[in-house]
Amino acid sequence: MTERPLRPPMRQAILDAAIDTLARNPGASLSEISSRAGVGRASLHRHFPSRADLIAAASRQCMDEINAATSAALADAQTARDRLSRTLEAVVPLGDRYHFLVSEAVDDENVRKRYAEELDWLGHLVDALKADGVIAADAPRSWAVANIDAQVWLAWSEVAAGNLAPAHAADLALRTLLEGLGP
Amino acid sequence: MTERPLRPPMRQAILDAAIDTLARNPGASLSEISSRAGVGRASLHRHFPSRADLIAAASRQCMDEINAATSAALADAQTARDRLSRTLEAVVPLGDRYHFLVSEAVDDENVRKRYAEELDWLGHLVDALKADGVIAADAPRSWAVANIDAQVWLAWSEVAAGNLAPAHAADLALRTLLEGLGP
DNA sequence: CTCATACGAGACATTAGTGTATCATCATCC
DNA sequence: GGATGATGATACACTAATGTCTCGTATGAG
Repeated sequence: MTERPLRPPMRQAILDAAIDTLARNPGASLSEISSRAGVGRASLHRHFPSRADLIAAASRQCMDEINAATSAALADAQTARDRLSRTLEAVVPLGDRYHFLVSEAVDDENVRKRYAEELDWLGHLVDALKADGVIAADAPRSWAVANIDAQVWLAWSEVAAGNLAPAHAADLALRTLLEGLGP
Repeated sequence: MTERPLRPPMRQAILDAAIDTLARNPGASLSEISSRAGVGRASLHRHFPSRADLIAAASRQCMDEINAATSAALADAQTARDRLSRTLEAVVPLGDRYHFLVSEAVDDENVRKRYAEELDWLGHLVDALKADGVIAADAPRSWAVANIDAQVWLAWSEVAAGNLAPAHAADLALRTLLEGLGP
């Protein structure tokens, strides 16, 4: 029995509702978000004074979750192929978080910087995959990176739609990438 | 020399501006659209009384363009693989049109019906590709269809971003699909 | 040339979303 | 039990977008 507060932390509930709602509909109103979170709109404004504040905080939340999941998954990955595989397994279940970052144009400088680092990391992974002969040397880097992004979102969508099991989806995404971009 | 009117038909200019603007930013205002079309906002309302009317008309326009391009491209396609290849070549340059249909939630019943038919056609193409052994028999149908959709949008994005030439992009998309979903 | 039509510009009312402030209520802490 | 603090509900002002209307102007047809 951990000593968690009896009332669920409201801030977290609002952030979760915001990510969930805005990932589906970037134009959703604050009323929609607050009611989905089960709180009044005034309380939302107490924790996040403006809409921009809420979106920035939600972006940081998404970034933190994704970083935590990937760094844990990458702990014992040896080859570049392993890193790709582990990354997909870790990120596909967070596909809504990931999509939120892509769809919301964040004006928070810090978030933008961390997102750019993430993309850069993916680019290096692609380079390593090429060096290992896992994907074709003549595949344009931007094409490979864009495909990884797309397969993550695709796999998550299929899971969310109930068409595939999470593990199966990540597997299909990995296979599609390895074969589709392969030499 | 066809007997085209000297002034470009305004209705068409508005539709083009709407598709172009809304594909990039679904929340764009009617002012943005009308000024991009080079017309007054009042004129926009003369042709399309409400925002919903404009979006419905733009959706029909996109559907018509895509249908025209694909039916022409499919005229002499023999195998299922040919049909996929021709479809990609025809639709990738219309990627913004395609994306508009996906991103705007159209409430026009007619448009929704035609879009469903389009998806259904893709499903049958996937079945034919499986029967021909071009793609794996155990690839989930929804996965294959979603991948075709995604590769079209991906290829167009890369072209629009200036990263790839149109022909190259369509080729990469075809290759990624055939190998990625292959047996 | 004259008329009809369509246009751009601008004024206007209406609506939806946002952000602030107030107040009563309820749980928690002392 | 009483004080403190967070919450929900509500009211309010402000803004942006939407849709309607009018008017002066230009363009093309007759």
